Amino acid sequence: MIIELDMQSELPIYTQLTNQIIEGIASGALAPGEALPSVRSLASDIGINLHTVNKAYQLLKQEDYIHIHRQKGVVVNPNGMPAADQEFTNKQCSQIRPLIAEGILRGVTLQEMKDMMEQIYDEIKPM
Amino acid sequence: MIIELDMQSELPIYTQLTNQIIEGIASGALAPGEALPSVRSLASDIGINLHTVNKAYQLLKQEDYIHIHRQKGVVVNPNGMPAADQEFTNKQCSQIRPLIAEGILRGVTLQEMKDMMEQIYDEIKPM
Amino acid sequence: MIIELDMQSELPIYTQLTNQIIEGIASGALAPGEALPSVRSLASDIGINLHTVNKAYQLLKQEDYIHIHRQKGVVVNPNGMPAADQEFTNKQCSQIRPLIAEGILRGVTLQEMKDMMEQIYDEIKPM
Amino acid sequence: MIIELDMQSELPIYTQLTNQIIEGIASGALAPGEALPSVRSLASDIGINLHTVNKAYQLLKQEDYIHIHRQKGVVVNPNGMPAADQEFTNKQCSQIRPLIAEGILRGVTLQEMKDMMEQIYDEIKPM
DNA sequence: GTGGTCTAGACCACC
DNA sequence: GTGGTCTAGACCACT
Repeated sequence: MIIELDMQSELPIYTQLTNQIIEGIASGALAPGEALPSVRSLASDIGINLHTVNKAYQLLKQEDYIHIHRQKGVVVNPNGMPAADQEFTNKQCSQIRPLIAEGILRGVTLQEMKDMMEQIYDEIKPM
Repeated sequence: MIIELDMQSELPIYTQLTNQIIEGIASGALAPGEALPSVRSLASDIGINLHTVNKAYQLLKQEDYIHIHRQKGVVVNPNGMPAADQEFTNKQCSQIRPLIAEGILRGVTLQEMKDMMEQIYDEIKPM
Repeated sequence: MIIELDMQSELPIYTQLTNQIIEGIASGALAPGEALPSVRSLASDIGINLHTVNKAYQLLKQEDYIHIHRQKGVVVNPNGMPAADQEFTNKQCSQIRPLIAEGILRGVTLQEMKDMMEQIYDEIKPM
Repeated sequence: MIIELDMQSELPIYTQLTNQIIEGIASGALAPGEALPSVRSLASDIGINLHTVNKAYQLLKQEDYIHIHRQKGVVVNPNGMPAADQEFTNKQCSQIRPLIAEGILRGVTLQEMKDMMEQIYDEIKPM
């Protein structure tokens, strides 16, 4: 899997990294049980500090998307991903809401938004 | 219009304020040409720092959503809102993409996402 | 409140710090809404790195025992502490179980264990 | 006796192993004088490293819970378990203290804690 | 001045 | 070799 980071971005590097790994899992590029690179090797590969990689991994672990074994390293949760719960849905809503508001403000129609969403969805999802 | 800020949120206050004003305009609660409170009065009303309000206003001005006159004060852009351009659409995409990815990862279907979007859209838009 | 750290201990410093703050809240020495020292000042006071203090604070925040505001600093959760839920009870059980087992092995009676627990309880709780 | 290890746990494997053997002795499943599997066979049985089993055994030997003979193999101390001394009690206290503190913080009463302790005690002890 | 982020470099526990 | 912990020092965003 290819990781692309924008060092000029306003988003913290660890957030970008987290997002990319999430997308990797969502797309099927990373299968449950599959191993991820070690903190150190990934850090050196993409030229960032190991703590930054570690922070991304810790966040993914917190969400139960990956497992971190002290010695064996890091693997995608072999039991599959946790289903969306109420908390998750609420967080999604609160994050997407301002985007929709600004879209409305600039004259984007509901249909156009749905189309954009569908396009991104299809881009990510393997099938 | 009522401004609700969550001082515990991870979002900077100026961002929350910006979002709320955008939603106010999108919903029609704030009409083009309508006056907004002065930096000073708004800051004092909601109990935050002058600079914070000012930063929010500057961001809105940058997007051409509002006009700031030295004497006449602050008004919603009387000529209406700028239409969505390519740059705007790109930004929207890059912001919504990780949300969709995480939704896919947790088993949310495209239809469910669209429904959520439609619900939020209807909540904001006056009709 | 006085913080005592044992740099020779097998417990990570941030764990010791976390425990001490928890005990401070439990004992009433730190009341809900009360401010805690800033990351930097506490670090310098007890002579450790600010990242170590930060890690302790982040853990307490994760449990909703404290709130961290970007600028205002750190305060004990003003709404009081979260009640014990199933997850918490399970964790407690799994942590206390090996201690009880070793106590049994060395001939400590149930009554003696309860007495020890009561003594510690009274030591901490203000009442 | 059945050994159950959680490879995902934050606890080192040797600690889990140590705990399980201690609980085995405490419960009477392992009687004084009874033989334990050799380092080699236990390691192969549960699929872990030799060194890990060895470390667990060394710790148990240090506490005088087991004896390790070069030829005869490993046995539960035939003279019975050492009684709780001051050092042991102190260690127990310092380990249980943060658990009690967090319980208090989350509103667990002394009685509830004692009940939990009694329940675990009865679970382990044969009666 | 506050916390957030990132880097660099070190030692340790575990297996 | 793996992740866990700790330190030191830097810059930034926010108020």
